[in-house]
Amino acid sequence: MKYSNEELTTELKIKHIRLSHQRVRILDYLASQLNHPTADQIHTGLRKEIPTLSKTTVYSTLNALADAGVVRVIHIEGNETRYDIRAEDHGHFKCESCGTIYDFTADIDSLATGDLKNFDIKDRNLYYKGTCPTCIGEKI
Amino acid sequence: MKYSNEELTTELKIKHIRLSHQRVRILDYLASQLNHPTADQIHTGLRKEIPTLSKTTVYSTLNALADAGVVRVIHIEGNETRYDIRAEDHGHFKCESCGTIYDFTADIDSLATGDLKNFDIKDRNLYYKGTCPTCIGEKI
DNA sequence: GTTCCTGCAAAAGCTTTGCAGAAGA
DNA sequence: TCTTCTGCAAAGCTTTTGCAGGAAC
Repeated sequence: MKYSNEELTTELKIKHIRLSHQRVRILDYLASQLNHPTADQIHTGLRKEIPTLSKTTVYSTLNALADAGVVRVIHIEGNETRYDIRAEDHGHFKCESCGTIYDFTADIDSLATGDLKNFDIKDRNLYYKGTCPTCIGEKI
Repeated sequence: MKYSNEELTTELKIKHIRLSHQRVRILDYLASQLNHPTADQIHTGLRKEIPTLSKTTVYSTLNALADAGVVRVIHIEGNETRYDIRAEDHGHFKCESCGTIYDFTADIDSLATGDLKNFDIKDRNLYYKGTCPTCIGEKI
């Protein structure tokens, strides 16, 4: 969600989260890839530079960072948890043909939701599924 | 999603899905409960009347019905898959305190999503999380 | 010196698969 | 009769937990 160093360090101090070598790398990976990786993809991707990195650490890091609001958890598909570090409000579109996940801007806050008048909304997620232009083109 | 008998039987015939005794009961359960049960909850709930019902059947039925577009799959939380049979477009709010899932009306179609101009959107899901009024009241 | 983190191994939980017998069309 | 469905057992996956050693502050 946010990755400015100031906000980040402040938020982490409050939650008593230490920025170990592994955690910095996981954050860097998320910030550089922007393709909503799964825990497994992060693990595989980072093993090249950190051969000893364990999946346990990847999971515990992602859970801690999600808890602190530093990363966003994506559950667009039930059998896979993905992670995102983008700040702005946006939706996620998953192409059912190629599996790619696209970000799209959407003003979710402007949605009329009168039913939720007295609800305290902390997190909003918008998930679309279908076929992306590339895959539509290949079908013709 | 839809549960008018005409549409239902038509849709099922196209997909070669047979309406066995077990499947009718699962559909009835979804239509009567409307509380977005998990596969496990459906299984437990129906075992009273159908003691031999297996989880395999529940899963295969739900997959078949979701595939046919008869039920809607809800992935608001990663570790649980829930099912819904309501027709109208609506979002889901999960209270992080009591776990209850509330439906709310939301005109998702009206959302401006210029980024997805050439995308074929087949499914739209809106998930909110936070605290419901009941739990907010209890905290005070 | 505390507190938190890492990583191995094991466990837990949900969902799928293989298969033989049963049921539906 | 042919196709699909059921339910048992087993397997497959992702994620969590327990714990001892190590690192951070």
